Amino acid sequence: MNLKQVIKDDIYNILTDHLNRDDILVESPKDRKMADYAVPCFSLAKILRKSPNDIAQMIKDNLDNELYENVEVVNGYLNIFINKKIITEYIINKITVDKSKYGSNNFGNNKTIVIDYSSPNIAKPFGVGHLRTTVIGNALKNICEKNGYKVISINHLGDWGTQFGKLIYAYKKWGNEELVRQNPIDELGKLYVKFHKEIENNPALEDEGRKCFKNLEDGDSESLKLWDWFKEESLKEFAKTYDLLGINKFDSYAGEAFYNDKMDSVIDELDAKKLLEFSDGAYVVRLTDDMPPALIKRSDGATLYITRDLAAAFYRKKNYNFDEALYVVGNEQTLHFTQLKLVIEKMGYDWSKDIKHISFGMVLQDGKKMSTRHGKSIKLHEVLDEAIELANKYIKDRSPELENSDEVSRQVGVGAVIFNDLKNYRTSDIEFNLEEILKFEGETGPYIQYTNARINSLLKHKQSINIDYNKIKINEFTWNLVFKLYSFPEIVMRAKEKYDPSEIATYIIDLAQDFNKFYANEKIIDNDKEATEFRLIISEIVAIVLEEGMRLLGIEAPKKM
RNA sequence: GUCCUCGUAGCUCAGCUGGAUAGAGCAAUGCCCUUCUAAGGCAUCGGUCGGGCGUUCGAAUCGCUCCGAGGACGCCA
Repeated sequence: MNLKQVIKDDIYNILTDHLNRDDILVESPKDRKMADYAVPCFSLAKILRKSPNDIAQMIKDNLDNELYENVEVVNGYLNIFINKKIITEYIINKITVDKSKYGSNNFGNNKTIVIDYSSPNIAKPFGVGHLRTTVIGNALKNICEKNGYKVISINHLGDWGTQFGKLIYAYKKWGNEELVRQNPIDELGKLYVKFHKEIENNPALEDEGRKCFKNLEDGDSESLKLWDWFKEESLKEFAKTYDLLGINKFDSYAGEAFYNDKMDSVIDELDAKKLLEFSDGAYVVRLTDDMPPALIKRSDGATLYITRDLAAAFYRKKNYNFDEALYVVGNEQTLHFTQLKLVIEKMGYDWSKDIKHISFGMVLQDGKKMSTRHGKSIKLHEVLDEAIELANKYIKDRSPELENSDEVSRQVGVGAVIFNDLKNYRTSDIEFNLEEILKFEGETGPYIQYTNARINSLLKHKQSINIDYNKIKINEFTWNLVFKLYSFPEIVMRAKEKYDPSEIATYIIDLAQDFNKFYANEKIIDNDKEATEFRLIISEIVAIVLEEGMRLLGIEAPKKM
């Protein structure tokens, strides 16, 4: 049931003359006290050559549908109040039957979407900068599945490239095997930073790094051995972080190195299609006039980022036959993905349009980009540890009798960090603010979890009593909840269309706020058994949607906290 | 310099395809646990929606322009 559509159809049937269905706007007013739905009649006034008020009045006089409880004409608007009883009964039945499936749709028709996200760099600490791609990608995976798509999650590990030349060089020159064995990621991170510090005095090092990478790419066994070792240690470390975050296993961990033997065919094809051009010793593909060319091969013959991404795109198209390929990567790489699409388009493949760069703003520190090169990035596990510790403090303080307090602390602390990152998904940058992340009040993950836990403790009182809806009074607080729950499926669709988890995040915050108002203003459990049962059912379906919303975002929902 | 993104309350941000007095959270101040989890609720304070011009019955939203912030711009990823 789509109420907006029903309203549109009803009005269309009244105003058949000279009108397109799309001329009729049905919107949600800002203030729900004005109406549940509002139809502005200003644009209709022009078409029908009557005043907006007259049109609204005319519609009102002819509307006849039990779904409308009341219709008002105000300032050129037609304000419609929906029949509370019908919708309440409908939504209760719907959600109690569908449970967590509520809001799912089959829009995707089982088509395949591959999502490339997280993709941390080997031998570098998992920094807070990588949190965004990880949690946004994870949420998008869930959201796409909820919309009926088949999703392939790919962790495109940053395990190849000049950075490894630099690292191998630095390790050979300053590295200490014992230290690296004890504390691999930190030590390697230090070496990487040291390398970039030394470059300032000795720019020739840049070339040494490149040389080492070329060596690696040519199969030098000592370099490969080091690379293997670095990679193995890194993966162990990453696994810990993913576990902590509660991120499921990826369908593929094919990183950049995986495409080593798959680049030649792409380069050959570019050549055969006369797209490859020799320029300053390097091979490039010229794109548009106002864009730098795509560098396919360096003058020393080594490959580049886009070469590997091209090979990856072809591999994925061939193996997964995707309908869409999403890349959840920061917006500073916009040019790279524009080039990637253009090269594929120039090669004559129309599926280049299915490649979508899902960009997001950077995490800034003091208004500037964080840089692993200068050792400025903040480690993710440190932030998570602090959040978990704080959650633990809350629990010790307020629910000292809680049994699995360690597990709940983890869920709440991590939930706070994830929600903080997802609530404001915009392409603009965000300033890293630990204080903000460690706030568990207001529009936060713990607020939603707390609301949910509260409902779960209420539900102990639930019995199985049949409700006669004719006897139930539906007040403002209840109706707000029901109407909000009604809109969840629409939100799920919009989150997919916009590739935007924050649609879900802001929705469940609103829902939790509405519930807390309901909770504060009504005694849920009282002597009237039937009314009590009704309020408990409302609470229960709110919890179902809250939990499902949290699941979509990758946030766990403890039953007690 | 060229291109991209952005500029809404002291801070962090919502604001759907232009629509009715611009909304939350945090911070500040004052209330509410002899009622179900106070990680909660209520109230007050707080805005010339960066400036200007234009399109429109109507602009935070669209267009132009200026100012400001950040990013990208051939051998990093």
